[in-house]
Amino acid sequence: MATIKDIAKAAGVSVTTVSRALNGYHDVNEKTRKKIKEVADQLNYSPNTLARSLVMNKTNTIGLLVSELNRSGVKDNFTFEVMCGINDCVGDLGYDLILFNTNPDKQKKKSYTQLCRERQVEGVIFQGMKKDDPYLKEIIDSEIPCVLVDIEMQGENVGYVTTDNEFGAQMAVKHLYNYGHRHIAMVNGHDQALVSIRRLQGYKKMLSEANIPFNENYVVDGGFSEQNAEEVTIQLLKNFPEITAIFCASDLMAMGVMKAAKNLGLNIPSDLSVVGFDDILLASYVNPPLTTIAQDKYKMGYESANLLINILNSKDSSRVKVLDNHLVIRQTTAEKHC
Amino acid sequence: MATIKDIAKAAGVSVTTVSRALNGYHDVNEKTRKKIKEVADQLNYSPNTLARSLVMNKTNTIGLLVSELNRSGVKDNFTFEVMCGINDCVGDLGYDLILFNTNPDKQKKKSYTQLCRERQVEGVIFQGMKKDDPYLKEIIDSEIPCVLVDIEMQGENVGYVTTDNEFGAQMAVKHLYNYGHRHIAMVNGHDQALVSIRRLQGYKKMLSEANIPFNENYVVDGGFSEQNAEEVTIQLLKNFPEITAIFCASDLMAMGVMKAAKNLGLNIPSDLSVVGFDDILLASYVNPPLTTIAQDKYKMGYESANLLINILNSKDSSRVKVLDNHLVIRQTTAEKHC
DNA sequence: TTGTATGCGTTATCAG
DNA sequence: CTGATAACGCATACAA
Repeated sequence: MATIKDIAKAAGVSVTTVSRALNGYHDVNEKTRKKIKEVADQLNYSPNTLARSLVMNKTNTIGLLVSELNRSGVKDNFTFEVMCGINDCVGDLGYDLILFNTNPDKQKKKSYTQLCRERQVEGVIFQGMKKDDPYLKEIIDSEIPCVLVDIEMQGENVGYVTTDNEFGAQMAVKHLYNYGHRHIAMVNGHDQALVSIRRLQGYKKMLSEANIPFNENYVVDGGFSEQNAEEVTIQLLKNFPEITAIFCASDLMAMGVMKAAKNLGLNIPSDLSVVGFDDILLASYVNPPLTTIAQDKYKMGYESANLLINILNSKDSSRVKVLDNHLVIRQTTAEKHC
Repeated sequence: MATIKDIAKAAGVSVTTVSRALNGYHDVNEKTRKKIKEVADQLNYSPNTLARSLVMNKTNTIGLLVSELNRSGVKDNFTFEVMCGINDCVGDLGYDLILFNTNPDKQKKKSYTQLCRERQVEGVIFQGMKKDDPYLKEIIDSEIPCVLVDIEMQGENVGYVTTDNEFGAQMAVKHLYNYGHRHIAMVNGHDQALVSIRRLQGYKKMLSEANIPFNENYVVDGGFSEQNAEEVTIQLLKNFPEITAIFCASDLMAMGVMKAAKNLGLNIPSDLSVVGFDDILLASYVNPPLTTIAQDKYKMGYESANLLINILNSKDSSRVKVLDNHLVIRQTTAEKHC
């Protein structure tokens, strides 16, 4: 618990000199500095960043706001991979991360701005936010630099990172089309997710390019839940037995679709082809292994942090980063048999 | 960026009164308080926790130190589930979490104590630490309250949370024994992991109870890596074809073992029975679904945080929490055929 | 019930 | 090259 005051006393100099010596200023005598460093070592000194931040008005801290970082969020490792990327990048660039603990209840009591200002974070990264999150509209008005993962919103201090969801969806549908499928359904997430909207656009666009009329009954929402997807798919396939292929807005839901197929006695891929989205770890382990659109989740995290720190340093870079994704063909898709 | 000073000026009172009014002290006139709260609202005031922490010498912050919270750590969701539990508990109890970003390189430059004191955390939770981590020996000497996940170390301010690894291993081996297996091998992690040591003890203990002589050649290390486990298992099974069952110290390694079996043309479970440890998400999705010892990872996190905060409040509770685990029988184990 | 003065640990300004 | 002093935003002992 030694402070620079203690060091000053022990070394027989003023606190000013101690501060400057320890911070590597050049206007301090080398002999004095050496002496001070010795004393500091001896007293096992470590600077108090609270005090430093207070006076410098800079905390070197970034807030991380993750939806569902709780019991319900452990279904897949998407969020975790993003976090790993964020953590690596902020570490590389000398920042620390503070994990904001929040939920709908707490959000009512404390505004976004309050949350951030209390902890004096320099910027914020959002992951897993829904379009109807009450904090969302505050973000753009606030002065606090912010980067959103998978929410397209930008402003002076606000940017986002996402993958090319529309194009990814097109690739998925095209892959099915190339295999001869013409009755292609889609199991989407929900309309509060931006990625769902974009992936639906891609689905429609590809159908249109292929001159297949869009049938709104072929699109159902699975709420990004495996079980939910299973249920709606069973209904879907019962209602429209002509469907031979399904594009899913997430791998988790694709797994629900696979269960539904099993339930109905349909073989994958010979009776039904399935394409997912994300390429979560499970995708290559399910049986049969899932064909999917892979996105680099770690990179999404890394680039989010990178973008935020660029904004902090007001580098006049773009406020948007769209990452590539690509089709990974495994064994849930096959030629349509006649 | 309004401060209590601004409020004081606008409300025509002193900063002391503002401070007390906002903090709910009872020695302030209700009328004054109301006025002050109005002004505070109007100025969109939020308290600066840095300043508060500095003067109160209490940060309400817990440091989280996670090994491999980086690109290499995304293989399974064990760590993530633990983190979710930690996050939920600290949130419930009014703390915030700061994610320490560290690695072997940074550890050389900055000691454990320095890291903690700089950010003035009140306590620390360690997850995924190895026995040879240079920080480990510092922990016990340091004054900083600390809880370790899966490292058995305790002291005045140090506790740990783990599951009953020895007993879990016994259950696993007993299950194999009950199915008639007598040549039971073990694919362990590495000797720098405490859980490996305990699980090996359980393995030996059960063999001993069953009057099966311990054969050290039957135990190999897979380093907690799927690929590594696959390689060592191929060698193991080539050298000792009489082996009919393998107990693995992690599910990930069990999956490596399953690949090895496939590689050697062995059918699971009819030719080789396999039991894992952890019950990660993948366990129920691999083919065939993996029999394993399940541990409640979320709870491990939650209890770790809970224990730490108990220590902070110097509740004279135990410094140790050992959670139960249980056998989940799926389809990788079967009666030994004759 | 309210205000004055002081200090938390640090950096910044400016004079010597 | 060095030191005295103020300031960051807040809480508190003590005086009024």
